Amino acid sequence: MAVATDRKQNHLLAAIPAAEWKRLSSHLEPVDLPLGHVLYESGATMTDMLFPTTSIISLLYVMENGSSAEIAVVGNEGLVGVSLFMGGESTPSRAVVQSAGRGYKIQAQSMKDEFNRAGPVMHLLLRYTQALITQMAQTAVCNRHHTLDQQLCRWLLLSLDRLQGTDLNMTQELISNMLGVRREGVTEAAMQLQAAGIIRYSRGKISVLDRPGLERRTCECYAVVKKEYDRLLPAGTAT
Amino acid sequence: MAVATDRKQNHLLAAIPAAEWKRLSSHLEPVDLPLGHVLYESGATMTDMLFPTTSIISLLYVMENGSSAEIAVVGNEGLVGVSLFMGGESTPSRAVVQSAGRGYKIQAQSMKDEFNRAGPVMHLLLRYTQALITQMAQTAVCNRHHTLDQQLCRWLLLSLDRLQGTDLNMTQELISNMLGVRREGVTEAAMQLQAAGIIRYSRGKISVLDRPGLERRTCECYAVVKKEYDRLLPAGTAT
DNA sequence: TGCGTTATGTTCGGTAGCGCACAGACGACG
DNA sequence: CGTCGTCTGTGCGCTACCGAACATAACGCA
Repeated sequence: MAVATDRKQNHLLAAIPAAEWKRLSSHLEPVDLPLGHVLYESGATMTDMLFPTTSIISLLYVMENGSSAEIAVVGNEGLVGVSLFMGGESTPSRAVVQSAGRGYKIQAQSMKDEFNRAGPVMHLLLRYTQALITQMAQTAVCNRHHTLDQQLCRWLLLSLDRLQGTDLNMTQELISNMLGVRREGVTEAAMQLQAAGIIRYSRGKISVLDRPGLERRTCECYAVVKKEYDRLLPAGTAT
Repeated sequence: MAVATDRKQNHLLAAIPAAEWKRLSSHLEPVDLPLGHVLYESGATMTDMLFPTTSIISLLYVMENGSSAEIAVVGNEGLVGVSLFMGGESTPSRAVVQSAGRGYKIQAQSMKDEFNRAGPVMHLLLRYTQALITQMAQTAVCNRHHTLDQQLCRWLLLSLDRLQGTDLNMTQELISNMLGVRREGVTEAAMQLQAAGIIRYSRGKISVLDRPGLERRTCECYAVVKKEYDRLLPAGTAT
């Protein structure tokens, strides 16, 4: 029972109707996701999908010269591995645990079977995928036009939305890798936010003190993505 | 007969098996797409999908302040309107004709009906969508890390791949809007390419003289996207 | 043939972010 | 309690790109 409610911490799992849930639930397996763990390497064939509950996963592209850029972020609102049911079995990006926590994985085949029934689960997954597409598109726009400060705010908000509470566990170095910028740039931007009383941080611990303040400082990209997730996906059943 | 082969200029249409084609083909309607025509406005409900044949369509996001950035480009290899079958009915981006030409449109409902049969057409469309996702993701990366010169090369190559021949019809102003940069920046980059003997251009007409030269100058992003399209989609039946 | 429009080229100062080198500073752990 | 590694702060010169204002050049149409 405790396990069952726990699974529902992932909003997609929570939205699966009873009949389908009966088929799927036995295939779900809890996993522990330590910070930095690589779930999935660029171009590799996926063997299973992951539904994060208390963790956050970054999808990022690593360039030939080693620098990287985040493409999208996935938390308890979504799943990692859309290319499995989209038909490609792989994608040219890497999935890394950005915030340690837990989740549920399921064998690729079990999920594909359910998907191919073309029922409510399929439509749910496709709608999630469209939300993910919006996030990627907006990331492209944001990378083109907005300042590091704005992007940091957006990124903090996206992370915050995917966790409970107001604290984040991540160093500036890690953030800089995700945003694809210099670590020093993150330091400067973070200092400004701290000076403004919006966040407090120290050695990898960030506390958000004034969330509305973040929202005021970020670019329109955050709101566009948020709105699209809210529109496309079942109301975020907290817990 | 002439009409039938014409439709097959779009690779997705060409890849639809006979049985499904029989159902769909009568719903296809040829359309003329003049430069700059807005097929679809951000947030609007889609009424039909488009399969370009000799045109190129840009998906772009227009910011509150009026500047814009291209998210992806669609030509005879794809279709405009994936959100229809993904379930969202709309997306927060605009679709604009970037290179005049023709295409085939189909009523939203006809295509959705076919999609919901969960047969080969569905899988084809989903694979295309995954390729499109890769293009968007790579656009984000490219915007973050690569120079204007490299991006211009990438963009020319993507456009070239979606048309026959080696000539493009587009002003530097238009290109700058797509890339989300200053027009003057495009001028400078284009001058360099011309000086290097790679392109020749004048008042909105660009001739690519040395395609391998472009490929040498562009960033890895072009190859990543190209490879993924080739992998996911039926071999590009020329004609 | 001339005129207006549209496309392209040039210049200039300003700035965001980079790469690098190094300096403090906090905390974990022996 | 000291030491070491990790995390954060600072200063420097440099480059790519921006924004704006303006100069030239091609074409299209009267």
